[in-house]
Amino acid sequence: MQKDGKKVRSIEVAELAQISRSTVSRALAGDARISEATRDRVLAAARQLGYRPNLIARGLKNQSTGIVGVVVTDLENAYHAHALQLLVEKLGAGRLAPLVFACNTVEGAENAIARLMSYQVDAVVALAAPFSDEIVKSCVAGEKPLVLMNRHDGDENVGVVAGDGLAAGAMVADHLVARGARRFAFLGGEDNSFISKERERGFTDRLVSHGFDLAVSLSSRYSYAEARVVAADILRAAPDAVFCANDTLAFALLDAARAADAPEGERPMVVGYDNSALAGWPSYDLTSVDQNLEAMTSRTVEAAFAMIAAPDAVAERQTIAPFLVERGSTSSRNSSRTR
Amino acid sequence: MQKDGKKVRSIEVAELAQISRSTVSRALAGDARISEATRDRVLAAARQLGYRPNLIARGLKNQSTGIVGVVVTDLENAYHAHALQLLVEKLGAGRLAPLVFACNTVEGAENAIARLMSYQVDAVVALAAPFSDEIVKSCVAGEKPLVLMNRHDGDENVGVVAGDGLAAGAMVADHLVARGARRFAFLGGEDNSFISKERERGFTDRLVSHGFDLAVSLSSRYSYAEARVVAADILRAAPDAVFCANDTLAFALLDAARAADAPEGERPMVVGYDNSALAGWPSYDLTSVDQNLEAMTSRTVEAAFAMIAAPDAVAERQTIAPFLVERGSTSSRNSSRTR
DNA sequence: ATGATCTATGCACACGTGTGCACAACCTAG
DNA sequence: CTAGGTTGTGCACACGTGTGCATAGATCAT
Repeated sequence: MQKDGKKVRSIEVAELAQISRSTVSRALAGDARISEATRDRVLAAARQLGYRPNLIARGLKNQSTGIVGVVVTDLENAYHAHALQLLVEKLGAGRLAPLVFACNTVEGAENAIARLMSYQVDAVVALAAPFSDEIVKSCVAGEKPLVLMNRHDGDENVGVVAGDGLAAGAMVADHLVARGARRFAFLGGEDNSFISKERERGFTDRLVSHGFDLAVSLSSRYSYAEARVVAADILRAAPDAVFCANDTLAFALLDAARAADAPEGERPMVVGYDNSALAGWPSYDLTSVDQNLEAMTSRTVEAAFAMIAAPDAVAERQTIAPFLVERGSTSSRNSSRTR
Repeated sequence: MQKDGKKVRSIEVAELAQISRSTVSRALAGDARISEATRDRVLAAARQLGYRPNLIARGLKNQSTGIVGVVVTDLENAYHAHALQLLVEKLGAGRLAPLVFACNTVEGAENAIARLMSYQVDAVVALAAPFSDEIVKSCVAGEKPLVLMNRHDGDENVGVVAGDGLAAGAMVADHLVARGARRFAFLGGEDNSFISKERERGFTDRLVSHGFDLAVSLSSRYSYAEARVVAADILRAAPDAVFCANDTLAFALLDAARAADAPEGERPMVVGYDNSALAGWPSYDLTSVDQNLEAMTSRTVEAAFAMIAAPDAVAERQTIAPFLVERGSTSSRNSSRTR
C-alpha cells in the first residue's frame, strides 16, 4: 500500500504486474478470458499500489458515469430530509452516486437541470420538487431517464413513484368516523397543490359514502407560523376532527387548539401526514399517515435502475400504499364531544 | 434550439460556425485572442444547438471536475439537514457540484471516501461526521483538500470550520445566572463527544467564575426516546437550570419535566443547542444557542474554494461565534424558584 | 505432421475536451 | 518590396479508461 500521494493509473498496475494495460482492465472487470494466474497477479498489484479506477475517465469512455442527479427543494422539511437520506443510502448501495442540487425558484430548477445534464448523469430523480414541468421537459429533451417521486405528472414517458393520497384520505375518514367524529375539516397546504388536493378528495369522498360531508376546508403554506393563523380559522368552525395535509400543519392546529384554552375533551381530533419523528413524541402524540418512505425510496431507486438498464422501455408508474399510525390525537378520550 | 435528443458536441458547434473546434473552446472560455466577430458566431451557434460542454470530458482533461464530495451522517437530525441544504446551495452558487454520501458506520465511511476519490472530486467537505479519523487519513493520503465542519481534529493540514462551543457554554452560564439560577445541570450527547464536552467545559468554567458549580452532568444518545430516560435522572437532582448539548435533548427534558407534573414555577429553566425550527414553536418556546449555520456553511465553502485554488497553502482553522436566542424556557416567569 | 480450434494477451482507437505550438493573414515601417 | 510585428486560427496531443480486432502460442483432430 505505497500511497505516495500521486494518482495511481492502470498503466502502473500493468507495469508492476508485467502485463499490458488492457489485461489489467479486463482482469478487474472479471473478464472470463483472463487466466486465473494473471488475474491474481493483477489484483495483487492493484491492491499493493492502492489503485482506484478513475471513474471520470471510465464515464467518458463508457458514456455512463454512474452518477444520478437528485433534485430537492426544501430540506428544512423533515420529510424531504428523510427521503433524501434514504435515497442517498439506497443509491449508494446500488453503486450509484447522487449529485444533489437544490432548487427553490424556477430559474434555479433550470440551472440545476443544466448542470446535471452537463455532468452526464445516468438518470435524474426529482424529489417532490416543484417546477417539475421544467424538469420533465429538459429530461425528455435530453433523453435522460427521470423518476418523479411523489409528483404526478402528464403523459410523458417518465417514471413516477407516488403515495396513494386517495387511499390515505379514505383511511383517515374511516378512522375518524369510527372514533365518533361528525363534523370534519381539512387543512391543506401550498396553494392547494395537487398532492394536497388528492388527499382531500380521498378524505371527502369517503366521508360522503359514510353519510357525512366536509364542513370546512382551508389551506396554508407549509410553514408553522402561517399555519397557526389558518388553524385558528378552522377552529372557529368548531370541527370534531381535522385532517391536515402535513404534520407541520397538524402541529400548528394542535397548538392553536391548546392556545384556545378549550377543555381537553372538546378539542378536535387531529390527523397529520408524513409521520415525522416529532409526531411520535408525547408532546404532540399525533395520529399521522405514514407514506412508507422506506418502500417509496426503494421503488424510486429500482425504477431509476430499470430505466438506466432499458432506456427505451415504457416507464412504469408505481403507487405506494400508505398506512395510518394511530396515536393519542385521535384517542377515545376525545370521543365524548359536544359539537 | 433544435434539440434532436442526441448529445451536442463542440465539433458540431464548430461545423455550424464554420470554424475549428479549438476556436469554439477558446471562444466559450473567453480567450482574448478570439476576435469579436467569431466569438459572436460561436455563441450564436452554441445557443442554436443548445450546446452544453461535457463536464466529464473537461474534468478528465483539466484534472479538475468541479465536484465536491460531501460526507454526512444523520440527515434525520434537523440540524444536519439544514446544514446540508445550505452547503448545497452555497456550493452550487460557486459553480461546484456536491456529490453526497452518507455514512453511519466506519466501513461506510471508508467506502464513501473511496467512491469520492474515484470520482476525482476537487475537495471533500465532512459535515459533522464521525469516523473523521478515517476521512482525514484518506484525504491526506490522496492529497485532496478537506474541510471539516464542526469537527475539530489533530494537526494534519486540513481546513476546520467550527462553532465556538466554549464561548457558547459561557454565554449560557451568564444568561442562566442572570436569570437567577443557582443549581445547574448539563445534559450531554453521544457518548460525551468532543463537541459535547467542549460545550460543557465552557459552561462549567464560567459557572465557576460566577462562584457556582455543576450539580449534575449526564449524557445520552441524540435520540428523543433515550434522552427522556436520562432526562428523568437529571430532574431527580432538582436543578434550577439545565443546559443541553442539543435541542432534541432539551425537548426531551422539557417533556420529562411536564410529565413529572411539577407546578410550572418549579420546573427548571432549559437551554438547548442548534436553535432548530421547533425551538421557536410555542409548544416548546426553547431558549437555544444558534450556531450561525449560515456563516458556518459560508466559511466552509470559502475554505473549500481556497484550498482548491491553493492546494499547498496552510489550511486555516476558523471559529464561528454562536449567539443565544432567548425564549420562554428561561423566562423570568420561572425565576421565583425554591431550589 | 499439418491445419483447425481455442486461449490469453497486446495494439490501437475512441470517448469529448483544453491548450502549446506553428502558421497564415494582415498591417506597419523602412 | 521586404522584414518584422500583431492577430486569429488550426493541428495535434494529452487526460485515463474500455474494447474490437489481430495474433502468438497451445491443444486437438485428422
